[in-house]
Amino acid sequence: MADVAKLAGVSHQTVSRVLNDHPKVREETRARVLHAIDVLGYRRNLTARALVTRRSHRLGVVSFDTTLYGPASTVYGIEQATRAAGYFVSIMSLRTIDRAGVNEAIGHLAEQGVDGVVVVAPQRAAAQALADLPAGLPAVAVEGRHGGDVSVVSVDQVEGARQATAYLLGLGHETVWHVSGPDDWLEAEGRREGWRAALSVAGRAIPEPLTGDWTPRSGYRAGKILAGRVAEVTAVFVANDQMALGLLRAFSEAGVKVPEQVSVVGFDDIPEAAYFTPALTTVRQDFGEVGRLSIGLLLKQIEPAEPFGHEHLIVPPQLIARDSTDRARTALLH
Amino acid sequence: MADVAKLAGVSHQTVSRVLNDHPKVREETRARVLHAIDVLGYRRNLTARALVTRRSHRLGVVSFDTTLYGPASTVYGIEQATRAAGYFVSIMSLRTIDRAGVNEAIGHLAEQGVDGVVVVAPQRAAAQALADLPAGLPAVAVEGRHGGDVSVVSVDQVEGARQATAYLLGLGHETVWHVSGPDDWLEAEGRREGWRAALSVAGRAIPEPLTGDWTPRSGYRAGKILAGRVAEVTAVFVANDQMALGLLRAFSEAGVKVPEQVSVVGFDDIPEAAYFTPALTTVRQDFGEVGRLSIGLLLKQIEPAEPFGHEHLIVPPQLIARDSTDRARTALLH
DNA sequence: ACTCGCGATGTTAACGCTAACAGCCGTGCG
DNA sequence: CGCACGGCTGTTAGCGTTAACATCGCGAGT
Repeated sequence: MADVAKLAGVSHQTVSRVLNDHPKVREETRARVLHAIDVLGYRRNLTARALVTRRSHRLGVVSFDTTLYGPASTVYGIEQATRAAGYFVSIMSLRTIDRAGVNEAIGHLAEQGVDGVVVVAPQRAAAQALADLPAGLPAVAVEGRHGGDVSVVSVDQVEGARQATAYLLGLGHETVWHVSGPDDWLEAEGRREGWRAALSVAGRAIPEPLTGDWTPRSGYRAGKILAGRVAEVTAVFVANDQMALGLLRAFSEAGVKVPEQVSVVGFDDIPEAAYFTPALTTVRQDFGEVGRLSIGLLLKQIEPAEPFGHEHLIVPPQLIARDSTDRARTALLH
Repeated sequence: MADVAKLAGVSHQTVSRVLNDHPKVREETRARVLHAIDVLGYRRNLTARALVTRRSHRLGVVSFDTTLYGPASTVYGIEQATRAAGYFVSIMSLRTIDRAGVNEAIGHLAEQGVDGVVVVAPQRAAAQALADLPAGLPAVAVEGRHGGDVSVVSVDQVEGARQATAYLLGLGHETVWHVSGPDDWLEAEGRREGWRAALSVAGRAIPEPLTGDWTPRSGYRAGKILAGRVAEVTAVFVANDQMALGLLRAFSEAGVKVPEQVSVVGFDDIPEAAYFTPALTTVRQDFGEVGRLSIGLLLKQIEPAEPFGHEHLIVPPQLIARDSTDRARTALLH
């Protein structure tokens, strides 16, 4: 910066002013400085800037297994929204989730000087970790649970599951079976809850849900079990598309026709879902919107224009009807 | 830090020494300092540290659409390897790839003070951008092309495609058709090349390849076309699993049996592949290894123990045989 | 003509840390 | 007994930037 100043014949402070678009710089001076910057190929040192301004313009993201479609999409949405706001992203992708691990990750990010963190915290343990944040660190939880003083953005899992279940009932199915995600995932809990609520409201029997771990393999196992009870099972709501894929495969092997004998609904709308055999009816989540909203909430804490309270924003999901759902065989028999 | 020093009754420099595991600190002093740190909940400011040491311990990653399985897995592998080495990761995920965009991203990361960058550069344009790196910035290209003075780590796409094609020929197929990825992707080019080479070596006819864009939709379109020529088509090598899914769907709709009439091989081994109907034979890439190797190469540049040259490391892929491949119908007729 | 105000620029002092050097004390050796 | 040396700690000076205040010149208002 000193070199630029010397070449332009001004003080380093004037160079700084040009760099920061300070209004009170003469047009001609500005041009001279810009020219000098260009000639020398100067790039400012944002580390030094961060030290004095106490703003790194970097946000931290803590996530879990960014190989999975949901987390990957969420992180991508967050990343895009962050850059649109003129910030950068530092990421920590955890291999296992536990309270201590999440806390440690947040601590490292805080040490690194991020201005705030987004915790993509779909598990109960991660959500709890937000209780003991470093003091004064702005934070937003994505898919976390509301409670305490943390802002939260989440897709309305309960509503999505309710829609899926109600849709199946609307097709004439007597009841709907459920393959759930792991117990410690909040999303699994929300989807189970919505499914149960829809059945309750309609006054239908609530079958014992099966539990998987989001993988196709676990869906396959559940499918094997349900295929053996095809007399009573006419509709299944599966908590994500990957498990639904496994279930479709198990059904196909067992000769159970979808949707003729059993209707299946998934959750997520992964890019592959429309090309499953049959094309999967599922519930789409708008991850881009989740990213935008969470960054919006975070920046509101970082750059508070007005006093803010902690909010809980909810993004509505959308049912995408395809070919894996149909009128129940039992309904047709009547 | 001053507060900690005061509480522990030492100078700030001694606190710094404790933090940096300097050997010449008395055990008792160290304990006193650590206690003071604990009491005050002090966290060091890595920004200030970076300013003076000229090392941020942060690496930059430039990638394209981290929603896709390949890039997402690569970035995940890089992230894990980076953390294992005691570094942090700043990420820039580009929505579109062009030389200027990649350069700009690298420039931003350099300004942010990263110690080096990994460019996940599967497109030709991205690979070219590495030609004009900011001077002195350590860099590694993943899936890029060797050339110029940049270290590269890549999966041997040519070999993977060769294996897949040779496997099909070994099953008795007269030739193998190909659904390729987009022209501007180096991976697509490599896979096309390997397929072509395997056919050449065996002295077989080389059909005109179809071109897709990695999406299931484009694979579906290719499948529709190939299903119409089922008399001549008995084996297809598809450049990725998602397109293979679309192709399987098109075949299923057209009543073409896989593998009885046509054998299909994909590429990537996405988690869903084993649960396609039929389970997809495919080529697995070890993304974790790619991540580890690229970080290794990068750190060798950042912390040079000995003079280093730019290397090109190649990770071997692995064919995973499943149920979508079988002896050719034509072979059975003989 | 003299001040006042404001636009444009310069000067100085941090930001929180580490490197480099300085100093002090006790031990061992000539 | 003096001195060198090494272990341990303290002091000082930056790293590259921005904030805050100082300065200077010029046009407007009285």
